[in-house]
Amino acid sequence: MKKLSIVDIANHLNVSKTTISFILNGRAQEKRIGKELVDRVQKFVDEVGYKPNSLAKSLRTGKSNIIGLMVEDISNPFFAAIARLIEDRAYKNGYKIIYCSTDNDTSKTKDLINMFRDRHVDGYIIAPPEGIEEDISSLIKDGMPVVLFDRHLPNVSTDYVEIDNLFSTYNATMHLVQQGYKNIAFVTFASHQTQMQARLQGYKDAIKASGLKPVVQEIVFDQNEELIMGPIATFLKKNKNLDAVFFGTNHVGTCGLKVINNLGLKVPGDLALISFDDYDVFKLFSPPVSAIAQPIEAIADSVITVLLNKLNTSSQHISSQSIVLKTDFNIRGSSKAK
Amino acid sequence: MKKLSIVDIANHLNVSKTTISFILNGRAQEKRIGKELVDRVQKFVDEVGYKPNSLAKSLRTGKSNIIGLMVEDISNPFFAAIARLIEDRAYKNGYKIIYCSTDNDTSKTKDLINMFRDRHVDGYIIAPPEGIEEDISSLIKDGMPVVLFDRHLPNVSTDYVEIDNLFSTYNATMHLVQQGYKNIAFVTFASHQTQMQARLQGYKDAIKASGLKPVVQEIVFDQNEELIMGPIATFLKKNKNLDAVFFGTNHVGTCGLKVINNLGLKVPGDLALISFDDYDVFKLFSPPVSAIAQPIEAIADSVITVLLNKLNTSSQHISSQSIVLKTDFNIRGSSKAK
DNA sequence: TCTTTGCAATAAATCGATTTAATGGGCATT
DNA sequence: AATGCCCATTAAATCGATTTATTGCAAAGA
Repeated sequence: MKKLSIVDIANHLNVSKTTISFILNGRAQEKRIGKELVDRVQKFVDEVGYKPNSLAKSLRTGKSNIIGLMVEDISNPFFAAIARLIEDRAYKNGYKIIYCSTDNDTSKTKDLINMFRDRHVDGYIIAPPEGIEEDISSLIKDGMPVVLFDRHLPNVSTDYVEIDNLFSTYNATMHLVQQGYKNIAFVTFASHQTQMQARLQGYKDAIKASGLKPVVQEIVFDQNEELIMGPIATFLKKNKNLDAVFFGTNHVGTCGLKVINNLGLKVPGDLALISFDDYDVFKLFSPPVSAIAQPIEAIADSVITVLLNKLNTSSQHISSQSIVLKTDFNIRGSSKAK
Repeated sequence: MKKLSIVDIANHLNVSKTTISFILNGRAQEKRIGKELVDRVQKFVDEVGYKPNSLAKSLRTGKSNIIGLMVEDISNPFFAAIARLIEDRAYKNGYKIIYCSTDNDTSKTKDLINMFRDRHVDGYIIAPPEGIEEDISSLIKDGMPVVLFDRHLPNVSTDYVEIDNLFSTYNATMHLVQQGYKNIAFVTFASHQTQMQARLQGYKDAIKASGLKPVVQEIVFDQNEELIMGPIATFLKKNKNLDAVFFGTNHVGTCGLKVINNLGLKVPGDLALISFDDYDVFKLFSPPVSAIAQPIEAIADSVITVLLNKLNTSSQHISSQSIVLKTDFNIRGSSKAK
């Protein structure tokens, strides 16, 4: 039993396919199609379970009802959670999601954008890597709805959703200072991305305001965890005077914990810890690690709301909007008793 | 600058679009198209960066080069990792992935299957929930390539990839027994899925073979972690005599660790632990938790290999194949010193 | 010279929808 | 009676590709 097409339906009911199309697209009233005929068509369509071929539909209308979602790494719990929520919201609004991981790799991301374009996605949700400004601009210039999240591109005016990175690290660093820590290091990925720069700046501002000396260690990102843990271990071994470490992302934080475990350091006895992003690992570490929790639901909600807005209002008049959300600082573990 | 179509190319070169199509699909030689013309077309196509409209192509050919991937929950690290690897492998073979989470919800899964059908995906990779037998059978009956993974459906003959669940839990349970534990509980999700049943059976077999008494606690799955932790807490409080607990999945395991942390139990002093699935949380818990690690790369590789095979050989003659992979048992933490 | 064969390229059909423009019949107006 | 208008429906064009069937021409064979 092969799939029915609109022609089959039309033939079977001795009606033109135009009429069928109008009825199925809710334009029966507008086109003044007889109520009795509408019912007859509707009944038969339901009966045989006819569904229009979405490819043909997309080809004709130019709309695919698909949203392209590009995250840094779908296996990172932060992005996985976001993706999951966006997926849910999108489905509820009749959109499907195609997603993929950029690995922060510019050329891979370019390919993926082309792939999405190719597939005629209706809108884009992107956590952009560096060096992708032109491609994003080109998308926007061509009228594609684009929403960035987690970070933005300073020279591209788009809608974006992110969190208050600078205040988050500033605040958390200050917390350490107030607890009496004097040698606080910031370990992060080497990156020019806005969110990473803001986090670093928040740390630096707090340290400066407290009259302390900043100690920053930048790690080069790599798929291979060993290559992340190595430099962290070297850094920790070289700086024995540290009494606190602030990790800039959940990934650095997780690797950092592994290093600390390997080295047999005590937390927070030898070292107090804070990580950006919250994560089961931080809750379950002994003692639990304080963390800056991103409002995942709010991020997902904002992203999808902004995008759906752009999709529904074809008006180009609305200038781009940026949403900055607050984070939660989850303080854990025994307080310092120095 | 709107997008070019094949007609634009044809007009610009004063050649028929048929010829363009043949050349672009590598059928120039077969169709004996002049080498000089081929070069001219190729050059122009490269120059303007023309890419055929994939929707139109799919509509005509019936192939979409998209694979539908349905996991239980994309935010579960196990599935996220698998998805990630499958995505990579698929891209390398010219296929894109659409994925989504079933939540083990039968009716949601039915909808998703319909959505995939609707979108004309070329093949399906599914971690099937219970009660979906008919829909899967119907897919197969219609000649769609389907590969199941993580579990299979006993009454449906499909290709599937899974691990040796029964042996894995048997083996790990035996390890506990050999270390002298006498009261070993198995905490798992209430589920009739093959992998969960096999894991349970492996535990039971080992307990029986050792002359011990099985203690099984089944938890009803829920999105809300509190509703998982509650029953685990109740269970642990009621069974103070336990000296070891075996968690049936990473999710139960993680929730279990949270409960244990909340209750202030010492591991492995008060309680020895093993969990199915490996995960950063287990490595970083103090002391680290032993875990059964699934061979994620091998699973992803097998799944995609089997599916690509089915996609490329249209022959229906090959009966379905099932692949069962071995797991690793990562023993961690101090040995029992009872 | 007339037919056959081979070659190189193309016209037209097709996939399955949406959308624009057209149709024919009934009724009211002048 | 001729014209215009409304109504309900439909024929045909369109989206952008692939694929089948066809064409015109030159060379070869009868």
